[in-house]
Amino acid sequence: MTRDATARTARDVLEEQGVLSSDTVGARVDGKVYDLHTPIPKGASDVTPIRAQDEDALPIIRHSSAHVMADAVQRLFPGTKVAFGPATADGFYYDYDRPDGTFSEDDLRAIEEKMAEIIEADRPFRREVVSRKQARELLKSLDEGFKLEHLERLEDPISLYRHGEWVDLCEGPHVPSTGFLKAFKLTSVAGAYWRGDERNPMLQRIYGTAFASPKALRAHLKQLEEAKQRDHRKLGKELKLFAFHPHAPASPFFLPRGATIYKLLEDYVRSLYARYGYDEVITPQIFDNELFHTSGHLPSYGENMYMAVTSENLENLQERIEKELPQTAEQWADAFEESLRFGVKPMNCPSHCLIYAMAKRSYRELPMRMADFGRLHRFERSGVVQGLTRVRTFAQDDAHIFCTLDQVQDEIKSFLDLVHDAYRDFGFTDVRIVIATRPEHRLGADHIWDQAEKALVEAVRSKGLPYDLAAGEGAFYGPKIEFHLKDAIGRPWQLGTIQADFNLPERFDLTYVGEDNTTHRPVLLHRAILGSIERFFAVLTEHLGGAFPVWLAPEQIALLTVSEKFNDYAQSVQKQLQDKGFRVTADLSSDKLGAKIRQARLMRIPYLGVIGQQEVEGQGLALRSRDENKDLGFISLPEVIDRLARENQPPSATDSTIGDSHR
RNA sequence: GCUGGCGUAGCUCAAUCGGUAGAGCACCGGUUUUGUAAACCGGCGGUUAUGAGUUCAAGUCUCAUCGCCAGCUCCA
Repeated sequence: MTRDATARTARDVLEEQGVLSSDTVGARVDGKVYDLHTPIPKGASDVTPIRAQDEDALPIIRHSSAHVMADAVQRLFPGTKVAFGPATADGFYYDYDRPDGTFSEDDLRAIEEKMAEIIEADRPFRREVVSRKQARELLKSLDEGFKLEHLERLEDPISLYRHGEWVDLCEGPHVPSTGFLKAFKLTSVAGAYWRGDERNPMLQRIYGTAFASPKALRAHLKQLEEAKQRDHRKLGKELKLFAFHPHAPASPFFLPRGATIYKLLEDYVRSLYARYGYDEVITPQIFDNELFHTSGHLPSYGENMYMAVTSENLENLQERIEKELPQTAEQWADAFEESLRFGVKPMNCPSHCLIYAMAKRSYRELPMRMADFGRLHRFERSGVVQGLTRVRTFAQDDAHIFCTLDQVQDEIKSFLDLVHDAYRDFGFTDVRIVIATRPEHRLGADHIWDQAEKALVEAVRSKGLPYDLAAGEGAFYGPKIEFHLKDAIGRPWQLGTIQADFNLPERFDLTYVGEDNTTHRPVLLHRAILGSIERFFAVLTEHLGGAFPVWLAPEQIALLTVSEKFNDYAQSVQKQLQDKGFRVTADLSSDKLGAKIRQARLMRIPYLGVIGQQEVEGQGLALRSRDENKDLGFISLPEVIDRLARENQPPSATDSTIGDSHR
């Protein structure tokens, strides 16, 4: 032990201040988190307690839980080695190398029981600062190879943490003793590569979560349950929005109801395009690979591309091989390249560059905003696909803006307006802007990067918008602005983006003639608002819990007859509403009204129009609102039409505070 | 791709130790004519994902393939 007997601990200070309570798990000392028994710097001035309920306490509780879990695992499964075990955003994990197999659900329950014993024993956590040599010897004696490897990457001081007999190479901090862990649960087990590198051996990772109290843990588990209920894959099936088939893995089928929403999303974006000066184009699906060589996709994105082959291509290849069998890998690659000429586009930018280059361009044409909902295909590895959020075929609300360097800032400002209008229309209000700057490996001269980054930052600043910098996270061809938003249950998503690109204009040798009658290179801005329509569909479905507003609902109103006697009237109302452009269904079955309402509510239809004797006589509907979840009483047909018409448009169409910034 | 789990009727799920594949909903036919979250009766529906194997006997055990789920790696 190197502990300085004269040094004071956070516990000493808090005790003197009279603020040490029994639920104090650590302390914040001049901004840095310490555990109670660790000596703090001599000049420390600001020492405040961290109590179990505080937000700051969670990482401490969780990290300590990870230690207790590792202790339990090594007691139950001798010979198991430990790797990393940190706290995460909503829990903790520890990675293990278990020589005799993997962990099962039953094992998790057994580990939980053993953890409860360790917690019951209330062993204090102790920190020790040791020399590198001491640490090395200890880890060697424990035969902890992963920890030994990690030790060599650590900088001094090296610290160990013990509770009971269990010891771990660890920076801390930890709760005072195991008894402080009041609520934990092991949630799942999964494989994870050592140091997160797929070339390394795979370890067994056990995930868990921990909270200050059983109540908080229950709330968290309930939240997970809620997320499950909103899962777009579940809702997509229940609401008949989309489906998958094994014959087209990771490629969605949009069913009529889902396709209606999909088209409405596109139409909504088109309405923005009209307002913001974009022109839509339609481009081919399959190209001569020459294009993807020019764009650089084949060399740098080829692994994700589908190739398109004709039987003639294959015959040519066969003939060539029969004539002379290639001897080297190079000759094989050559034979393939020459015979298999086509690729399916994974992105729209190359074809937009082709359109740009189809004519001699003047500065008068810029900025040229070219939009495309073209279908893209990207081969994704089997393990990464997920519902609609990661698919192999999708479309983006994609556009490329060709402009001069001077125009970049105005284009970005205008796009910021566009994006915020759009997100507000869908009910996303929590939007965060991240500016990702030049990465280490990049194309283009530094003065161009300076200019581009400055344009992005100034555009965001001039709008008075807060942003975060992600240094080094930009694309290799240019910096980007990312839009991160949170959905109704707080999960973050990155949807829209705008990126400056100096690379493609170069590769395609794009030019325009300037005012000075000389040739210039345009800048290319890649941008998407919703991102992939498929992914946005998923996020929106989960955000709304499947309850699409009138302007997006596949069925806006369902007419429910009280008895079949009123079917004629229902059909006439349906026709009248359809003639006005509304999406209306009529339930003319012999079910009782209660059953029809249940059915329609399960499908999250915004309005139900009940039709009985009174409604026929009064020429109206007994309207029931999904969102108010109540019977609104009799409403005449013209009033119903007014009401639907009012709601049949995005909020920005009626809310004067949206969209003004640009007009 | 890797690790683990899963795959039974259109959907949600049963099927004890390896011993005759079943229910509800949906669908079809009939009865009922209904006033705000499930009327009643009857019927149809299966090569248990696919293909091999073990066994007297396989939904159940083994192997392979495909797909799905969680995580890792990679990404809109």
